[in-house]
Amino acid sequence: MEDFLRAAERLFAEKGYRQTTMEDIARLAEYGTGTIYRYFESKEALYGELLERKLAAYLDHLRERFDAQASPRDRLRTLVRAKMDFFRQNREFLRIFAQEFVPEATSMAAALTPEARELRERCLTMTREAIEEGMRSGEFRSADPVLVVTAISGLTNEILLRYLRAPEGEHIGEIEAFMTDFMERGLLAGERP
Amino acid sequence: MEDFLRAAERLFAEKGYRQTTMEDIARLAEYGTGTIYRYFESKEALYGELLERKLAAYLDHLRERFDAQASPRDRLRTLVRAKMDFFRQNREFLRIFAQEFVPEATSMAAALTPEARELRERCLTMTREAIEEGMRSGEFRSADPVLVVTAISGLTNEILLRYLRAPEGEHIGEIEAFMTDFMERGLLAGERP
Amino acid sequence: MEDFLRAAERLFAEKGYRQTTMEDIARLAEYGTGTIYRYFESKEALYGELLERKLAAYLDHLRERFDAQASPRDRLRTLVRAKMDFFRQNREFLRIFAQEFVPEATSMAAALTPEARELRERCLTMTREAIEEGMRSGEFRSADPVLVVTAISGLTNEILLRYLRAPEGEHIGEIEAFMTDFMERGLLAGERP
Amino acid sequence: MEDFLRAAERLFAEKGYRQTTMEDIARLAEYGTGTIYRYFESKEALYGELLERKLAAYLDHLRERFDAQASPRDRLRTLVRAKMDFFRQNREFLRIFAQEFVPEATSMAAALTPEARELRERCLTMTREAIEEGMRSGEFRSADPVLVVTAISGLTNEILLRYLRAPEGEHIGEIEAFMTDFMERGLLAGERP
DNA sequence: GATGAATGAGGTTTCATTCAT
DNA sequence: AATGAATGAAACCTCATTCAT
Repeated sequence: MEDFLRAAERLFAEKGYRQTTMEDIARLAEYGTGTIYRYFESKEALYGELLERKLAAYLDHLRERFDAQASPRDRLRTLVRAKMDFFRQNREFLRIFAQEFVPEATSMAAALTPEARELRERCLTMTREAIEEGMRSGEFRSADPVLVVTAISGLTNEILLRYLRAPEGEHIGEIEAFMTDFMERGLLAGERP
Repeated sequence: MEDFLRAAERLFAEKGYRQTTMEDIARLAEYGTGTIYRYFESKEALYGELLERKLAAYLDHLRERFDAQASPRDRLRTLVRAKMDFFRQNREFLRIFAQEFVPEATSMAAALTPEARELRERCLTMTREAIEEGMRSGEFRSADPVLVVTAISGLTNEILLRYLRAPEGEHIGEIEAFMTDFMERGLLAGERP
Repeated sequence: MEDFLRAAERLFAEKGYRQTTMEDIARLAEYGTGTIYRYFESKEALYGELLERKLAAYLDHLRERFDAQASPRDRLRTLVRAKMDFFRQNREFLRIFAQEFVPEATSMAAALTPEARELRERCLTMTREAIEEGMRSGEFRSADPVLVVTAISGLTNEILLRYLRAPEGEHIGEIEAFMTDFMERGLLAGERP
Repeated sequence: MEDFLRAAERLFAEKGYRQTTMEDIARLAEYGTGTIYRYFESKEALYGELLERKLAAYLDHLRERFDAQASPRDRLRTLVRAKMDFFRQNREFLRIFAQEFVPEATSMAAALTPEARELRERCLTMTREAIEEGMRSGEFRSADPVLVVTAISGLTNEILLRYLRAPEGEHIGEIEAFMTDFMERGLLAGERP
């Protein structure tokens, strides 16, 4: 079962949901085609299960590193670093994630399960709350928090998509520093240069 | 032929490349299925042609508004406003565009033609050159220009995806102001707050 | 389309619904497999359409010969004769019909459409009304009309199934005479022998 | 082994032969799937064995109650009552039986074993001999005995199918009385009303 | 040029049967 | 003896593409 999820993750990320066949997945997992159906009701269910598991793992990953006591700015830094770490270990998933993470979007791949929606929402909420608190405390300047979250999501997703392809470990520190810096300049209260 | 491209744009954006059938396109264009093949070799060729035309139109749109004499900061503002304008008039295309605009990405829909790749590159180059010049002139702080372009692309794409769904004209000014401000704070040289 | 219905009728009757494949039907109809789906949404829809058409034809056939003015006894005779005629010209359908004609039964083949149910009901109603009227007029002895209809249906179906296999035209007169006589003796009022 | 036959009987009757999977049967019998194959060569063999056993039980049931000394009319009455009793205790089997009992029919489920054919034949023969003797003795009027047997089979099968669904014990006496009466009126010699 | 019926390769899914444990 | 995971042939269905009209 794990075998199928692993194979599916790799192939969905590489070729997309529709272009990946159940036979592809079975072959990569080194099983017969029919075997998948002992564990998953359908291709869509397999996709759903994959998304749920990954999103749950991502949410756990974020929560583990999250420090509710920290200042909003530090929380945001932590979230960026955690996102980066997670996707360095889950490079394949990033592509799927980026597609499914536009909250209002009907994915073009397959319908998200309610559980997956819920998880996606919670991931976004962590960032949004940090931002809202920062705005209340005056540390961040005022803006529509949803707009800010959207900007940050898009920015980080795209950079990760672009740079996580690079050979392991290259510039990673710089990239993270750039993202954090860019975001903070955009967010922190104070005079514009 | 225009009819087919228009129909294809709408359907690809709505349902995705794979879920859209040639019959769907023909029906929406009010032609017979076979007729498409008088103008396009294959579904993939139709998709490629669509992308090329739209990217060319987008590039034209950017160029028309672009003022090579303006300051880098103004050029960037102009590019953001132009992007926003273009996609307000081409809402459907935005979804396709966002998917195909990650430069290194193998598209999950169909292979991009070399011409489309070229056009995509040129769009990005306009922004990159403005940024590079701004850095040289000291107006912008120093950073990897590709990283900056990627951040800006992701940020604007995601916000547009999220907000262009909104009923025509709503908040558009504010959204554009937010994007410009956020980007400029991130880019302009000077002390961080 | 007619071709497919004809082929399906023959094969469903011969081998049953489940054992008949869409490829079988296409091959017998001398078309490619996919062609069927231009005319019928699914195998089940094809089966439903077949049943509806045939039941409608059967009902028409009965109605054409039916004489509402005739005595109940004559009406019954007519119905038996009409049934026999119809199934002599629709031998293949008889097998399907016999399976689907037990009114309360969930068919084991595929779900009947509401339209088909309606038609089946109307066929049975014609007989039931003749019987009820005969009972009211005293021509027939009293009994539960539904029980009587069921008995007559089973009796005639089974005989037709058994004898319509015989080479065309053999004994047909005798068989019909037997059925009519057997039923009338069972129904007509008066002393039992 | 009995467990499997019991489970199979129930499921074949409920859902039909093809819709019932070996896994269904094993699960209901509370064994592993593979275990069935210790006792039965194949699904078809299981079906055959089930039919043979049930038909043998039915034949035994008929024979036990059968009195060769009785008058043809009483023998027929006994056979009808016996049939009714048997299927009240074997409701599930009735559906299978009704399908397989048209003697000339190629079953649509699976091929009958020669043994099963033989048993089916013997059940029919008991009725046929009673009828033939009644005709010889003049108690019954003359007709093709096979036709008569077919009529009686169809009539009783259909009524049982229709009425044995009813809650246990309801109207059973009346239904039996109706069948017996209807048949006797059809068969007994003497003036028609 | 235009059509749309026809096609068949290829996808998803089912399930009788096998076999290592 | 018993198991149940694994299998793959075969079923249903989709749809890009062709071609006779």
